[in-house]
Amino acid sequence: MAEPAYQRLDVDERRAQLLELGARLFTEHAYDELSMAQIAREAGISKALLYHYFPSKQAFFVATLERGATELVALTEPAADLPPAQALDQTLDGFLAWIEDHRETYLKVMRSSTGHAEVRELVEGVRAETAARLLDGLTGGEPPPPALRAAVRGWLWFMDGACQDWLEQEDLGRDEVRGLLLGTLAGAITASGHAELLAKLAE
Amino acid sequence: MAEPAYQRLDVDERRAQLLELGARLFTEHAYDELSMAQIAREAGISKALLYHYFPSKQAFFVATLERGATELVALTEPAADLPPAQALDQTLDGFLAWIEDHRETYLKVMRSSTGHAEVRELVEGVRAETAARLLDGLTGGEPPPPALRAAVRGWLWFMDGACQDWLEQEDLGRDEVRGLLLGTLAGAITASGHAELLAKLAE
DNA sequence: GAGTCTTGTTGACCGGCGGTCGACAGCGAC
DNA sequence: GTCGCTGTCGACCGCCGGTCAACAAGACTC
Repeated sequence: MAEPAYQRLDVDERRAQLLELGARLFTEHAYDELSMAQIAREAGISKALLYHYFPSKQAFFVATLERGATELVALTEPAADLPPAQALDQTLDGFLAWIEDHRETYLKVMRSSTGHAEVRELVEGVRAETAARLLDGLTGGEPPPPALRAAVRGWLWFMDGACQDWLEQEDLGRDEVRGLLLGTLAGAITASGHAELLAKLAE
Repeated sequence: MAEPAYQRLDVDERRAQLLELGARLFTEHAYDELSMAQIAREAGISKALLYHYFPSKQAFFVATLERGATELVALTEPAADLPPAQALDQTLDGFLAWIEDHRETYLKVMRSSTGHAEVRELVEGVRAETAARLLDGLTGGEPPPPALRAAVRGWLWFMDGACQDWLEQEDLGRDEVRGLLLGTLAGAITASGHAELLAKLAE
């Protein structure tokens, strides 16, 4: 006989398994389409165990995204003290590369039919951090003028819009997208009335 | 005695009352924070009656947004056969005016659009229609080159990002935002490698 | 005013959801 | 072998979105 009724796993192993499964399921189905019971069944465990590892469905969902988010933030974090132009280059390269490697995840997050505040805050958080970095590089730490701030924030939205088009239509090269993004940033800064700052991005 | 157990209302009246209440509640609380039972209680009716008027919670939610959406689409629809430059002017003016008048609704939609497929489709629908109109004006009906299409689609995102910044920070004038939007569109078109089309927007 | 018809309205009900809890069982220590 | 730690489970809870047959408000007849 023997045949244990269930397989006992190490905490970290189990956690990792659940996160991986969750990441897969949540890119295949919308948040509301998945119940915790389904997820547990899929993982071959009981619902209670799933709740033993994650305090709520939301928390579980966010946790499945967090690895990607921290990875993305790390990838777009430029080496310290680089001049603004190179820092921007690095950030953009990191961003586009990550997106190309995680097409489905990126699109899913952008469209997330799951929507709860947490995801929005995650996305907005990344945008806010990137904007702060960019503005810092442009103004040298001074608080930015309103129009410039709006231009940069808008540009970060532009980035997501253009990237979605890129991934969905598949008729543009990464370099073209890069050029479009950089050129539009220059255009937005100019339109905000601070063309003099462009010199910093051309260094 | 007498005192009827409930007040009987005309269908249209009841429907209008529910839509108005829903619009108010949904701008005050998040979708998931409201249950249909709560909404019904608030309206002084039974949950079943709410379901008699709207087939589902999602449908009710979308219906509360739809009046605003159709209003917005109508407001941004330029008079037929206007030259591209003036059509764009009209669209932009209509858009910014509506946003200023419906601050809370706009922010609510932008923030929940990540959340529910229906809302996202509503927003994406408006964007797609606007993009098509804009591209039509630029290319004269020809299918747009990929880079230009991506630039326009990205710009529509830029618009929403910049508008959110505008509404949240309240330190910019509407004309400044208008200038930022127009200038950035020019920058994006230039960056897409189709600067020659700018002439059409300067007429 | 009694009867009747239409239809706006309701209370009771359902399956399933997210979430909880006490008890069970796999396994290393001794 | 048995004991203790803890990973694991089945059973349960309150509430949610959604359904349904039946009731009653009020206009219309005679």
